[in-house]
Amino acid sequence: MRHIIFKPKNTENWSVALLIKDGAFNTNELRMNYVDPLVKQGISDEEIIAFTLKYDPNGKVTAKTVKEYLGNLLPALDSIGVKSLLVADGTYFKLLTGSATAEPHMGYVLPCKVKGYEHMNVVLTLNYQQLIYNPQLSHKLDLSIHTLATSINGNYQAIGSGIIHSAQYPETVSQIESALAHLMSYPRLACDIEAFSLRFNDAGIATISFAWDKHNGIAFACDYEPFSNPLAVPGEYGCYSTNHAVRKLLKEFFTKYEGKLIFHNAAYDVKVMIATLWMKHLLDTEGLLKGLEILTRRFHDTKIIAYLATNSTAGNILGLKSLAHEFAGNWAVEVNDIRRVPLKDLLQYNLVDTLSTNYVFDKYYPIMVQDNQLDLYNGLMLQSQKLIIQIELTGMPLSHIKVDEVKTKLLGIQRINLLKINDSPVVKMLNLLLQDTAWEKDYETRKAKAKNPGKILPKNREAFVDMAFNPNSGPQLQRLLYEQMALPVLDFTDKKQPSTGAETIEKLIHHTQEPAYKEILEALIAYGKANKILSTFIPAFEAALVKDFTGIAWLHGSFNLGGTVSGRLSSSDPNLQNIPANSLYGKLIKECFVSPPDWLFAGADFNSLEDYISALTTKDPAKLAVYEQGFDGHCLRAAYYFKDQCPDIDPTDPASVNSMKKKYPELRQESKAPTFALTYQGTWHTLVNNLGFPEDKAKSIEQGYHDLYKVSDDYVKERLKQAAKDGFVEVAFGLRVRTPLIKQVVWGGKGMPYEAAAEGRTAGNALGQSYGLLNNRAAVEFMQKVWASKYRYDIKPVALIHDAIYILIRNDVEIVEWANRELIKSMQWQELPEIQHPTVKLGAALDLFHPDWAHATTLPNNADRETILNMCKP
DNA sequence: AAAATCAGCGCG
DNA sequence: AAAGCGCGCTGATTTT
Repeated sequence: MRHIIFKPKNTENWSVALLIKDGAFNTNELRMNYVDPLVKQGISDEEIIAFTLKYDPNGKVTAKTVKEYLGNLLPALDSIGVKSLLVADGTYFKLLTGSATAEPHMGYVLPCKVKGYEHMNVVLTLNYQQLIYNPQLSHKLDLSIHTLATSINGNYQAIGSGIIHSAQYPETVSQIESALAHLMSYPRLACDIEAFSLRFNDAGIATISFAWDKHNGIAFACDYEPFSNPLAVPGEYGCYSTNHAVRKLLKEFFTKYEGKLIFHNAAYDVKVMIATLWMKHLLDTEGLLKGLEILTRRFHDTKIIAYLATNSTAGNILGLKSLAHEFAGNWAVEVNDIRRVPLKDLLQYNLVDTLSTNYVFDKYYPIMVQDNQLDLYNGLMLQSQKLIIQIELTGMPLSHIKVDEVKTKLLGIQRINLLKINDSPVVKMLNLLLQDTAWEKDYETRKAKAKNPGKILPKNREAFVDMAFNPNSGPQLQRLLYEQMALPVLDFTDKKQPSTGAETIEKLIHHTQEPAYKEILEALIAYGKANKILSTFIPAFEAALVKDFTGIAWLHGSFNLGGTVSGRLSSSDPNLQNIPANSLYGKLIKECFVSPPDWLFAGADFNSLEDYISALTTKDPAKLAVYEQGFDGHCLRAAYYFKDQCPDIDPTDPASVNSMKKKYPELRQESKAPTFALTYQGTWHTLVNNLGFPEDKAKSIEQGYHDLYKVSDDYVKERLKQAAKDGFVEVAFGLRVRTPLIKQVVWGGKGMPYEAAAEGRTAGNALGQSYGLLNNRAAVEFMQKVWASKYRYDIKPVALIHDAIYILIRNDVEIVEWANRELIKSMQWQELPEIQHPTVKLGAALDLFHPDWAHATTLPNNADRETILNMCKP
């Protein structure tokens, strides 16, 4: 236990104690980050003392350690008169205050809950060391200092109190009608709904709120009907009851309202409102587009605004509650089921949400403008959000029958391999040991919990005979591989545990001569692959919606704008961007996605988008040469990596280089894996560790790679050097990626910390990946053409997967011809200045999936109807 | 019983 | 000394 005092004095009395990790115990830093700011707010530095907090050897801290340490610390603090604790650690804060969470209590003063010390106040603060990694957190530090200072000075107000200046909660239909009429006059309204489910098909509009600024608004119920009898359902206060009258008013309101609507993540609220107010049934494209047009005519999205204003390699937190925390405080714990919330409370939560939305708008919009992100926001981002709403409402077409078949097949594979595993003597042996362990552990834990450990007896050993090896368990696999089978430990996890993943097991197959062991290892891999599909994908597919009698199930996921550093979309619930494609069961899974009756499921991938982008943006002759002079990329790299082994090849002559395909096929093949590693800033270490190359070979390949691609290396280096100066890089479409860490180092300097290098890799990665925005742009442009055409109900977007666009086209050759021409044209767009080139052109081709995603017919660009018909003949 | 963490793995 | 990245999801295990 160490301490620091900040101003010598005669008495041994301090009223404020700062508690912080040992590693951060630096007088100057503490003074700068905590003491001086407190002094500025009227707290005397004579009153402040700092103490270290104890951690476990692994750098973390368990509840046990905290309790032990507090047992010593609190009496010491009490003896010197401490009344207020400023705690820079979440775990200690939780134990001191008895709260389950730390973060949401930032900005609040909590009483100490430890017995005998209830007279102390506890305020959570940040460890200043975090600011190096994410300077945007500094507002939290400010908030905590302000909280402590006001609590001592007697003018503390909990954050969030007093934010509602005026609120109306109209109840009857006519009250709601006149409230909505009144709203017409506001040029801007934040809007938010509370719903019964996260799924749009059974969400409904429970309540809705509108707010014209961050202090004033209204909220009222729609489909939430409060129980008149409080005992109707225990624990619930209301139910879902379709309110036709209010829905009608809402629909009219949205249709007539001419101001701007502000949502926080429009993809959810607008999606639910369209499904609830406009769509007659789940396949009603006409209703969908009508609602979409109306609700996205003029709208803002504060999630996108906050993303553009803060996007950084340090990660993005874009939840409304986090973004508005310092304004609204910890106002409503996550509500899982709104039926469990009384209407009065629910309406107030809903209102605070819209007030917060306005707060976030006011706070981040100017930053977004200041940082030159406005054009990107008004253009590509808002338009993408609109498109995403149609995509999410449409879903991807699945065959339930096929899903069942695949499931049965994989269950069979899983079972066979599990039998092989369980039949082996070594696993049978392990089972006995696992049973012993479980038996012992049970005995130990019961003894540990008991008041009278001496009286506890071990259970009957028989009680554990059912305990059997689980191939999904990492620790059990460790025992099997490294204890029972005594195989060498080749790889370690991040936490330095022996790895048990498929890649490691694959290597282990070559480290044993025992055929029986090889067989078990192969069975483990096979089991794992089947299990992955059965646990991750099949359940999601089975939950898909059946909307009519065509036998098609529709798989609806979310596509999230702002989900990535690079501007790419992410996808969730379920993730539609990681559906198996080219792996072992890719084909099988893709057979589940089918063309619905009268429709064609289709999709277009950009031709190796990242390669083209890298060549175009860096203008690296070696990369451009592949497209300009017809070099085979793999041959070219092989010629550089292995120049000693192919002295007859002239690396400047395309014909000579390409002859390697026949002359040195093994060199060409061998070049692929290291290229993959090196492309993303891997080093010779990576080649040694991942590919098992000897050091000298790894080094010479690394050298060859960097000789070949010197220009693009320099380009990336230059961009990162600039990032170190500016604190950000501008990637595709001007998207800003902030790089707080590398701003603080001399880029490429000797003492550059590991973390800064990692951030450099992240930023470099984002640079390339950000051109995935071309995919969004193409899809937006294409769908705008569709919406304006006579085919608006005949072409539907269903998914965006990084560099591919998936759609449904009504099965009509005229429409297919049009879609092929227009979609590809949009994907060929190349107007960004940094990617323009006279001859090297981006491209794509449309695949028709018939009968399913695993069976593609690729249409030539601009194919005419006859060609299309001929290609589609059975 | 619920939350948090870790390992592992699907995609690009 | 450390050395591809970034997404999201599941199951096992640990912690509270």
